[in-house]
Amino acid sequence: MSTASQTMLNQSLFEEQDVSSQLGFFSFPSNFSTTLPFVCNQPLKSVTTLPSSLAPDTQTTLSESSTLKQKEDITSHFGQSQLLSLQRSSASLWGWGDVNDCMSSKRNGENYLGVSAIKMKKMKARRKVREPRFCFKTLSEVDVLDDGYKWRKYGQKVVKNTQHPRSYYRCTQDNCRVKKRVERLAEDPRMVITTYEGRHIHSPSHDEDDSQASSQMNNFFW
DNA sequence: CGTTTTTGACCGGCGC
DNA sequence: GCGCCGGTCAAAAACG
Repeated sequence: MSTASQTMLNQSLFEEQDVSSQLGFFSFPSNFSTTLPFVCNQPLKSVTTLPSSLAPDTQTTLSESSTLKQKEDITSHFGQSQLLSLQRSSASLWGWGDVNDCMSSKRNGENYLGVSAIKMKKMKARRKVREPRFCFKTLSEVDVLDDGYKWRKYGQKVVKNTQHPRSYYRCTQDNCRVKKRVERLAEDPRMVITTYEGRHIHSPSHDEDDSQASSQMNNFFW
């Protein structure tokens, strides 16, 4: 990979990120208390929250310019303890720059044009992109929060030292590779951790019957 | 009968 | 190199 890619990497790691376009429109159950989104497996940069003191119809938008200040505010407001990140997941899996090396090292022989090679190429190509990731935790009875997008479950895994499985979802929209995973916090099973990865290439496709439901929900724009 | 979920297999990265 | 672990695949089952 070239230095241009490295530049991109650095930008994606260290620039403020506007996660509002990724989160879109969220509908939380009326009994949710606090959510605390933060960039996952990256330096803690983009942080915002929904203080429970906000009126239910308040719209909160996370802007690029205000996140650092917000972080300070939130840190002082909620205390540092709640800003612990989920570094325990394997961030190092998503390294850059070694895709071509991997491919060329396997190029000696038959599998360069073989079907398996193509398949491998696909997987590698998918892995090379380090999509923006962020996660947050929510006090919620239900595991999967309604975020306006349609998801298809493609896997479930029991991760070590946890009793609750982690579920893997992919956006059902064609050509949209956004993924999310949902798990319950080991230390507090009442908390749901939702991790998003990637950016939607489309707008949320809410079913058109949400006129009733919104009266029971607290709706937010991120 | 098309779509989604389930679930064991498989794969690659990482630590030892 | 080997085993563990997290993430994904894909066939079968379940669902509506």
